[in-house]
Amino acid sequence: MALEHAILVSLLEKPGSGYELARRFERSIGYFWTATHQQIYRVLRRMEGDGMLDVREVAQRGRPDKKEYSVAAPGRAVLTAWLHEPVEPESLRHELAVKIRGAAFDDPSALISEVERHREAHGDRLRRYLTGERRDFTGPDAPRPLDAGQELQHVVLRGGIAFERMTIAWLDDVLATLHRLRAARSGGRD
Amino acid sequence: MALEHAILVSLLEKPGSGYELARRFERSIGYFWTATHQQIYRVLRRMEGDGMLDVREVAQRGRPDKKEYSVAAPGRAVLTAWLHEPVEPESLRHELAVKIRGAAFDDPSALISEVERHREAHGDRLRRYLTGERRDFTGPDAPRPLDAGQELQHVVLRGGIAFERMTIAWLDDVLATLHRLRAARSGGRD
DNA sequence: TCTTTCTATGCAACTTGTTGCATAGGCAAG
DNA sequence: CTTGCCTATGCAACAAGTTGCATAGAAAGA
Repeated sequence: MALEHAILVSLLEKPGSGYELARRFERSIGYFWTATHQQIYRVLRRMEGDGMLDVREVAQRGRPDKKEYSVAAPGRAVLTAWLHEPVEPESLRHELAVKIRGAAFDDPSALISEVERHREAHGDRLRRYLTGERRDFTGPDAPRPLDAGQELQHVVLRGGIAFERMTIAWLDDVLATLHRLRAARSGGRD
Repeated sequence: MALEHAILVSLLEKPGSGYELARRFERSIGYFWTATHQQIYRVLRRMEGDGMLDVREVAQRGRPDKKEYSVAAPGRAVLTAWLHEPVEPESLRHELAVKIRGAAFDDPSALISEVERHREAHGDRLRRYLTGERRDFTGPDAPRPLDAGQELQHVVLRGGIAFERMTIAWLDDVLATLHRLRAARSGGRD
């Protein structure tokens, strides 16, 4: 269960509420793991019940109270144990690729606008990542020198950036292919 | 439910049994979607019950009989409908990245062998993909010119290749970072 | 004042995916 | 003739993830 481990890492980086974790999973942690707030709340409760986390009720001004979670010793032990055991190299799961192969049984050019939409979304994500990189790691306001934790966060972010760049280049390849197929079909020549 | 759609695409490319599909999901379809045989058998039965698939009992020599599935008209309609509706751009899920960020709370250099193992696995996968590409698309035995279906299969494979290359380059970046952190820690200087 | 938005947490029902096990015929090696 | 491997299919139990809905305080704007 990797969500559990992602939560432990995030709470070690900074304690926070379920709501805050959910927002982190849309941002930094979201480079490599996603989760909905329902999933997060449920796992937090289970982890608290298992003694991995401590909770503290925090009263706030101008907002509802929140429960701030932090990692207890057993939680840290669970994370350490997991860090020392191997995980399987993962494979891609990409719905759009299923569609592209499926397009052979439909009109391939009907996919063009869908692929363009994905290209836009990945372009947006890349811009967000690059902004975050400048803010936290390479810009003038970034701490220097970076500590080990920041170096590791940076190399993970570089992975997210590389993934988005690769995906954008591939989607351009896909678009060129779809346009070529459309031209071949309408032009008559192969 | 994308597994359903991946199965429809695969069976349109070529009818086959659950066992054969499971093997395709370890190979070509596996570039972008994975599934275990249990999951495949269950979904096949459900799809057959829904009238999306036809089944044919095939007796074999020297092997157990098999059930060969093929796509029925309603299944094709389901696929077409799905191809015409948008899907959400997906995000990465990468356990190893969780570990890398978690390493800040443990000994980062303990991760080196794990990352090297992943690098090897991705290198193997890249070699398999490149072999398949030569065999089916770019080598002297490949059909020429390629038809639309083959062009689309090729562009999806190029995506798999690009993903593996990107991942390998990133893992090299990760390894360099881990080595740098180890040197900084043991050398005393930052 | 009313609606919308943001913060904050949660339940219930459902779907999807994983793990472990079981069965069974045929083949090949020892 | 036994052990292990490959083809082939499946059940049962469980874990993980999604979807839809509900609640509630406070702020902001119309």
